[in-house]
Amino acid sequence: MEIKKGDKTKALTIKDIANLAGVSVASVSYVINGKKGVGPEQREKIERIISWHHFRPNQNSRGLSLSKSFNIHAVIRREAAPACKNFYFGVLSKMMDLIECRQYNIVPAYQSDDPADKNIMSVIQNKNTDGILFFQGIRKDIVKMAANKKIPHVIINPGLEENNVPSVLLDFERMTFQVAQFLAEKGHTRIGFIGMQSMPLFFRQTLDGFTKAMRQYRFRADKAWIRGEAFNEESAETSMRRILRCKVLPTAIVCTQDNFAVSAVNAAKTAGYRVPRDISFISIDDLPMAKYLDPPLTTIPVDQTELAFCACELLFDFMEGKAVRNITIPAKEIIVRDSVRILKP
Amino acid sequence: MEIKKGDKTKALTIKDIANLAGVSVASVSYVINGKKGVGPEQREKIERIISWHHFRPNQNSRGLSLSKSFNIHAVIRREAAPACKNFYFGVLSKMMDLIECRQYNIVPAYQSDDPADKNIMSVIQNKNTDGILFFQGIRKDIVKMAANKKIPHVIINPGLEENNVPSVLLDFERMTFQVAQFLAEKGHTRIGFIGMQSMPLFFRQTLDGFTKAMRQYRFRADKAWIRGEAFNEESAETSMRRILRCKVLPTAIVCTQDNFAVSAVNAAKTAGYRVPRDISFISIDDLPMAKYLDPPLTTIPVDQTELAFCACELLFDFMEGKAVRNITIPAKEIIVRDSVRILKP
DNA sequence: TTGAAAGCGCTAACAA
DNA sequence: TTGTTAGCGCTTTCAA
Repeated sequence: MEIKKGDKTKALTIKDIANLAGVSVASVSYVINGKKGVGPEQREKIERIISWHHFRPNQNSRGLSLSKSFNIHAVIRREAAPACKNFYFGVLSKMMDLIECRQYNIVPAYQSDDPADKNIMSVIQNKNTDGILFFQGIRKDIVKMAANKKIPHVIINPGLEENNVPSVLLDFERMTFQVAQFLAEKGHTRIGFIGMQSMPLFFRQTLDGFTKAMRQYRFRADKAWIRGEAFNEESAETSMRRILRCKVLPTAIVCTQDNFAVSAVNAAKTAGYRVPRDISFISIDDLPMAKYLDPPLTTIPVDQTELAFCACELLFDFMEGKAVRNITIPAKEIIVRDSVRILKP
Repeated sequence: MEIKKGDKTKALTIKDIANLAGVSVASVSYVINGKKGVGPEQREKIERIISWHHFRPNQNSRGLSLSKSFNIHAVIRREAAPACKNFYFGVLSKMMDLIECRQYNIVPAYQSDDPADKNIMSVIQNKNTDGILFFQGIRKDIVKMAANKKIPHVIINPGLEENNVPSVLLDFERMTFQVAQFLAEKGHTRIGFIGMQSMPLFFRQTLDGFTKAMRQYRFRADKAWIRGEAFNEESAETSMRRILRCKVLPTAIVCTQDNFAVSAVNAAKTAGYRVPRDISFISIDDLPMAKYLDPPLTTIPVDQTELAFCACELLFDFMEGKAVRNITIPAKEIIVRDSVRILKP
């Protein structure tokens, strides 16, 4: 047979490689898939030619044979708050490398709460994905469908009812507890809370952590100090304004995200309060900026890299048929900066 | 023929649909691909069955026949500054919808400056992509390879030598010019600049805009006021500190990104200067937070949605064989807040 | 307008 | 250990 001369725009095929190496396509296929059945010299020769040409087998063809898509979908709730999406994309960024090096495509996609949004459903139904990373809050029926169709999947911060699904959990309850505890230890007794009801699970976790701390110290938070309407900078500002309308003000506020703290601090300052002298703030995230705000924000960091790593590991284990399990990522230490006034050393 | 009963985990095939509709696979295929050659009643029946089952043809198989991958890659420079990556992911987020609704997967991927990173090259070489969105600063050889292999591609903020590649340009030169002009109009004559050399094109564009404004007003900026070492919050702080070491200080600073402004403002305050009383700041981006910083940041907004839309439109036009062209997105109006002191009304 | 069948590039079962 | 080939699900040509 003749060796095909370079039509520059046509990709090589396994057949071309076989011709170049003077072997059959089967041998090349075996080498590609790391199977035995090829002699060492042949194997080496084939490997050399493959890497020389940067040859990669056609994924459509390979996928067709293997019933694989080589896609891993990262599904994000469309209605998630901008701040959350930002966080998710940070995690996605870390996932990209972990997934790429396994020769998968990572495909980020939005899924709406609206049942009319069938996009991901049809991806699942038609087996156009090999694994799914669900970010928090995806509709249960979608997750169930993935289970029914035997598509490996993991949930990042699942709801409580989703305990039988492999998942990785950031311990937001614990983080919020620690943060509230920190305020208490610094002598604050009147503490407010700005959270995000529109992410119900996240809201419950953070509020639970907060409430637990309040109970432990026997503090009674005024109901009006506990706000849930925040979902971006603007609404967090509104929350803070509402708190400031109370007759008795809290001396410190727990924000469930740095973003909220930024505009809450702003609202307090605008109303003439000094931060942290009159009102202290503490939050969760540790954005790169947090250190440079005025005042520098005391906050508990969340490690996106770790989250991405755990989620991918879980997914790969699932895909390889290993036992599914859950991971809870423990809360980190608070990074103490200057947004909390120390009332008692 | 019998209608196949539901093996729940196996996806439907075009054959199943054909059986259900009592027609041949060809007819189904014609309907899927919007071709003529099928009678109206048949067509309607087939369409009904397809939508009823949420049927989507197997992409591997389809791709194999059509020589398509259904992937559109979004290539991001791995070495890009964190602030830039954030911006890119914001744009990616907008692209997701535009691309998904065309039944493509969007596949974000990093490409390193290091020639050893062959990942995207091999994707291109092996035609495992139908189109590429290159974000600023991707190695020229990669872009050229896409051209050689006839893979449609667009560059977001290309280098000057890449003028023959379809591209969408944010007019950073103009934005920086406007921002510097604004300072001049408010009576500032000693103006500094904090930019990012590590993104060479972006740096040149912004610095050119700045320089042009300086020339127009015949201002002479001290060389030490012009910094290029910023690439994140930390290094921007360093830049500002260095500026503050000058004997004569500028009264205003142009930052090429809001992030830089945040930590530059912080550096100034920490050194005992009041903002904007002693030193003013202006920047580019308009992050959601910008409004809530202390002081609220005067900045010129960049529209991610528009950028995503233009880039995708260009790419789709290219993919459909339409004439390639470039788009320059004009600079928006400055959003005036409180970080610039008005020295002259 | 419809159906049959070749071919896309690969895997893997089977034959040699 | 190697080569041959059926088959994966679809598109599309060709024949009916």
